[in-house]
Amino acid sequence: MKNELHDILKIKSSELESVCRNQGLALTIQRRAILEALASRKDHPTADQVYEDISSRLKGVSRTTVYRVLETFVSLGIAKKISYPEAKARFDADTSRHHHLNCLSCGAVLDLHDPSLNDLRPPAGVEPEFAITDYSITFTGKCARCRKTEG
Amino acid sequence: MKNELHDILKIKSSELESVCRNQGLALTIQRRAILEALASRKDHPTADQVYEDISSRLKGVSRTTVYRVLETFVSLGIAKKISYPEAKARFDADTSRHHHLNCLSCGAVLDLHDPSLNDLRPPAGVEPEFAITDYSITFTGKCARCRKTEG
DNA sequence: TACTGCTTGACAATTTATGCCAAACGCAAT
DNA sequence: ATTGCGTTTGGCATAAATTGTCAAGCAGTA
Repeated sequence: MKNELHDILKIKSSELESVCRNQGLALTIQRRAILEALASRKDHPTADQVYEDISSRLKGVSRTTVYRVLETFVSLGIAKKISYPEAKARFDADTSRHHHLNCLSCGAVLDLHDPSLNDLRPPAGVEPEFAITDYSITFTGKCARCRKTEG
Repeated sequence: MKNELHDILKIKSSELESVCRNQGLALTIQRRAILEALASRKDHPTADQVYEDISSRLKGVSRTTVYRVLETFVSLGIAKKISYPEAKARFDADTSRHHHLNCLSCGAVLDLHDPSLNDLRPPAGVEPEFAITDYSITFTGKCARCRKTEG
C-alpha cells in the first residue's frame, strides 16, 4: 500500500512535469507540493485542507496560491473539482430519483429524467458496510447554447 | 404545462402541510412561500436565488430565514440539496472515471472504483444536443462508522 | 382570546473565494 | 554561473456565501 502511494506520487509528479513543459508553465515548488499533498490523500480535500497540509512543510505559502494552483490543475486536467460550479449549495424540490446534466462552460445544471437509469445495481461489496439509500448521476459536458457560441 | 406546474405546487403544498402536522412544526407563510418558489423553478436555485424570488412578494423576509428553511426542508425530505456537504469545493487528483459514496450523516466523500459502472450508455435523446464528455455517480447513504454510532 | 413554544428578522461573525500588484522565482539564453 | 524576461507568488483587501445569536413575533392549542 505504501508503495502504491509512492507510485501514484511518481506518476502524478511526472505528469505535472510534462504538462508544464508542454504548456510553458513554471514548475514551482508550490505546484509540486500542492500536487503531492493532493495526490497523497485518498479523500477529497478542500483548498483549505490542502493549505493546512502543506503549510507545515512549505512555510510562508499563501492561501491564495493554493486556491489558484488547484484551479490551474483543474484547467490543465491534472485534477478534478468535485462540486457544482461556484460551489454554491443548490436546492431542488423534486425529491424523486433523477439525474443531472452539468455544463462545464456556463455552469447550468439541467434535470434528466430517464427511467432506464433508475435501477442501477448497487455496486458489489459496498453494502452492507455503507448503506446506500439513493444515488444520482451527473453527466458533464457542454450544453447546446454553449456549443453554439463557443463552437 | 401551466397546469402541470399548478399540480406540482398543490402536491408540494399538501406535502408540506402533512409533514408539518406530523412533526408538530409551524406552517408559516415563509415556509409556504419558500417551498412554492422552489417548486416553481425547474432549475436548481441557490439559497440567494430563492431569496430574490420571494423577497418581492414577501417583503421583509430575512435571508437567514431562507437559508434556514431550505435546510429544514432538506432534513424533512421535502427538498434535496444538490451539492457536496457544506458546499465547499473539493479537489481530487484522480482524474480517471470513478464514483463517490457520500455519507449524509458525517459528510464524508469516499471513492468508489467499480468498472461495471464505467460504461453507462449515454441517455437517449440527450446527445447530440448536450455533448456529454464524462459522468460520475454519487451514491448517498450512511457510512459504517455513522451507522455504528447512530444505530 | 390568551398562553406557549417554535420561528423569524436583524445583525454580527465566520468561512470560502477572488482581485490586485509589487516582489520573487523559474527558465532559457548567454 | 549569470543575466534578463515573463510567469508566479505573497500579502492584503474585498467580495460572496453561510452560520450564530437572541429578542420579538407568529402559529397552534387550550
